[in-house]
Amino acid sequence: MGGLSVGEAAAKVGLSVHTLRWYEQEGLLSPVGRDSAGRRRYSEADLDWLVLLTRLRGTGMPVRDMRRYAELSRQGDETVGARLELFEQHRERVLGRIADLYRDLEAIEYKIKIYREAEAGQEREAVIAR
Amino acid sequence: MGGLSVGEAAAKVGLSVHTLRWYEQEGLLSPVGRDSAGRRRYSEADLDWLVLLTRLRGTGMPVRDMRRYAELSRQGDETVGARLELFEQHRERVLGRIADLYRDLEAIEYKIKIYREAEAGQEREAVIAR
DNA sequence: TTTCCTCCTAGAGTGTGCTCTAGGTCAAGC
DNA sequence: GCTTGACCTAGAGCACACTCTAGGAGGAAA
Repeated sequence: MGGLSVGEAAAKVGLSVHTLRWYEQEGLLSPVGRDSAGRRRYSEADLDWLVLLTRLRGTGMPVRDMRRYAELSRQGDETVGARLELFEQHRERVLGRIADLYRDLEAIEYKIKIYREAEAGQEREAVIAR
Repeated sequence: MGGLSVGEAAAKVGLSVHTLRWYEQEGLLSPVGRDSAGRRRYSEADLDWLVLLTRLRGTGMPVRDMRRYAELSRQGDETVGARLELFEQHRERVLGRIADLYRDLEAIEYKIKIYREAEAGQEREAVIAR
């Protein structure tokens, strides 16, 4: 009946089957339900949670912090404050990362400018030498 | 005489002494000049190059690509086109990364909103229960 | 019923980018 | 002249996040 197999879930959330099992083992997601043969069945809630995990990983949250977040979530409503704090801190880190990327991007764009000018110069010389 | 020691250079560019020697060993920078006792002396040009490398690493360029860039640079002017291409590709990757970060940040901000509302709800209940 | 596919667990292996250790040299200050 | 501290090389070790392997079980299609 209900739920996706590990292979289907992996395809749906864009993680490997190995990674899905590893995330579970690492406590990043609560133990997934099993069918009569002991095979994992991923519910909609499991999938939603996995998608959130991929967003957190995508923004560079360490596995350690994701585990902490998962533990807090399992503990229920009284950890909402801690979870809020965790996300707000992470938000700041992500914004900082974006700012750093824009800053370092400037050095790259400067180089692109220099190399474009150098290329144009070489072409001019080639024309003159012709 | 001229040039900074490895310790001074490390302090200046914000990398460890170990990393500086490792970068050189990996071909990310041309062999640094030595004093009479065989100790490295970093020139201004070495430092500029190291700063550029930190920008590239900061934007997530793999060491492999930095090595390729260093090799191209050592080969002289005829590789300007290849270097331009390398930087333009890297620029696209960085812009893509920034876009991904903004996209995934939305999930985080949505969660922050939810948790703020949940916290406000708990406070209201506490007031009523008082 | 045989074959095939997907699944299971436990644990080993991998790629990346450093980071550290061991064992030693050298120059400078006391 | 002796100690101290920064430096040297070669190579081992480490943190992180997977990724893969071995060995086996179960179900379903031919």
